[in-house]
Amino acid sequence: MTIAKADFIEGLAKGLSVLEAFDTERQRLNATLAAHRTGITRAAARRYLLTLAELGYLETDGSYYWLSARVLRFAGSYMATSRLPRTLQPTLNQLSQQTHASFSAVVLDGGDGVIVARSAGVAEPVRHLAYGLHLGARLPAHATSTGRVLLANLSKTDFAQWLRGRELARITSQTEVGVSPFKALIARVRQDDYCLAREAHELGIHALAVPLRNMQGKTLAAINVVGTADELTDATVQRKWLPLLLDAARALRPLL
Amino acid sequence: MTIAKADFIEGLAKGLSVLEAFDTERQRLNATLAAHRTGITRAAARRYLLTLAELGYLETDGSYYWLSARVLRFAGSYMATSRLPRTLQPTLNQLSQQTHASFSAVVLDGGDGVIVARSAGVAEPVRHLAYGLHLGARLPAHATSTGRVLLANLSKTDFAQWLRGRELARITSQTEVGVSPFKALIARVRQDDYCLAREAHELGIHALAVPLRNMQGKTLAAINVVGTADELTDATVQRKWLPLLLDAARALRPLL
DNA sequence: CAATATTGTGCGAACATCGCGCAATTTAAA
DNA sequence: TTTAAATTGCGCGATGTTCGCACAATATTG
Repeated sequence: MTIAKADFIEGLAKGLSVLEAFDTERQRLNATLAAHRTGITRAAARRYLLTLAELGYLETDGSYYWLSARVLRFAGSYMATSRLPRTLQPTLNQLSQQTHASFSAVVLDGGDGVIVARSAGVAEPVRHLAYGLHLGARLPAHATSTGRVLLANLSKTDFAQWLRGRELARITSQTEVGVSPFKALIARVRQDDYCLAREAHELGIHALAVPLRNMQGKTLAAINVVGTADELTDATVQRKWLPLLLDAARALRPLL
Repeated sequence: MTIAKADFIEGLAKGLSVLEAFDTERQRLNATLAAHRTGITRAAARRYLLTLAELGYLETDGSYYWLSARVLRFAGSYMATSRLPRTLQPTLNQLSQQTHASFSAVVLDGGDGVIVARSAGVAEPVRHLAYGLHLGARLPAHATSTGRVLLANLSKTDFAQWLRGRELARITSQTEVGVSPFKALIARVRQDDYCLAREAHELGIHALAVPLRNMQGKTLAAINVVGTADELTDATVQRKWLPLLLDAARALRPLL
């Protein structure tokens, strides 16, 4: 996994870390802030910011910098070329249409889940339900239904590796942050082959996820439905939502 | 606009050009192909590909490389932090819900329009209408309703600059590719303050766009509705779609 | 209006990146 | 299968880019 030192382009790694420094929390950065967040010197941060602005990835007023729409180019190429989102999007749209709820498809990237496809239910624009669940959004894996399903489908060693020295951040009062209970929770998900997360990521919001596997049995992603606690009761989960998701997963299987 | 040579990080520019080489046409690249597409040497391309893979932006089988979901990170940050898409998304959802049609919000980036927000109508998943209109998709400005509206709202000098030495590619048989007729077309859009593009981007598909301006009168984006020629007839455009878009634009104005 | 903190940037030193060129591997032809 | 040709993998010394210090310019505070 590690490559020869001579083959690693430092400038690219630093530049991308500067670009990644613009996240949900810090949307506007100057050289000092960027240096602080990336661990490079202020002089260097300035050069990287200037370069990124020159290339069109950042906009600037001269001292502060922020992301420009140009960064969507990568997402656009990914969405156009990657089979996974292209395959899943029609199914998600259909589910939304049919139920008026919101569905997401998520893959694991590092410690986070990443939304690679999504469809919004009709209720969504009105109440600001589950805010920030847009394409490319990164969600803490341990506190989401999809993340837990994906973790449960890692090999035991990969899961142990994932857990090693990781802090299970408390997102809401209901987030499981203890290592032992969390292990038990994942074991349960592995057994059930689905996960109902109750207010783990947002209070008042439940989510139900199932894995998406290909014909070789490899788990490629997870899909979930998000709704208020009222919408996702134990009864409706068993009667309605779980069969719906499992049917969708089964129908998608030969396409993955 | 140009920065000091010493402040420009060559390695970052080359690395990003390698990452941009993965587009809709070429989804899988090896060192030789990447070198060819970016104009750098094969040895260099190999180093950049290895670095990008090491950083997680690319996946590889050892010789070929392709984009990983990691690249959605930038789009996720942009979507979370940029006011424009956050402001427009609820309105687009509402329009879709109300009319069952598909709406997009587009900004100009270089020569292309970039979709920064979008809502799919119910019909979309079934017929593969206007394929590839996803978030971050880049569309040739001269061949789309939104692109033309944005071009018409540039200053005369900026528009002249945009046009200088540019080839107006023929996308469909209906795309206007002559410079003089195109100038006239943009002048007309400037006068009308909307644009109905008839099959300019896809045969059988029309699109109607209006500009989104803030209180200072600056055009920040364009929104459009996309549909079959049957759905967007001259009559329904005038009676239904144009008033709908203009109302939405007016309502959004104080929020931009 | 000092005094202090913060930010902008030139410069020589240091080291990361360059691409040539050969070896290894794959593909094609005989 | 063997040989030849084409393509790909990658080490190495030369070259040019990036480094961050340190000072100047500007902003902030008492």
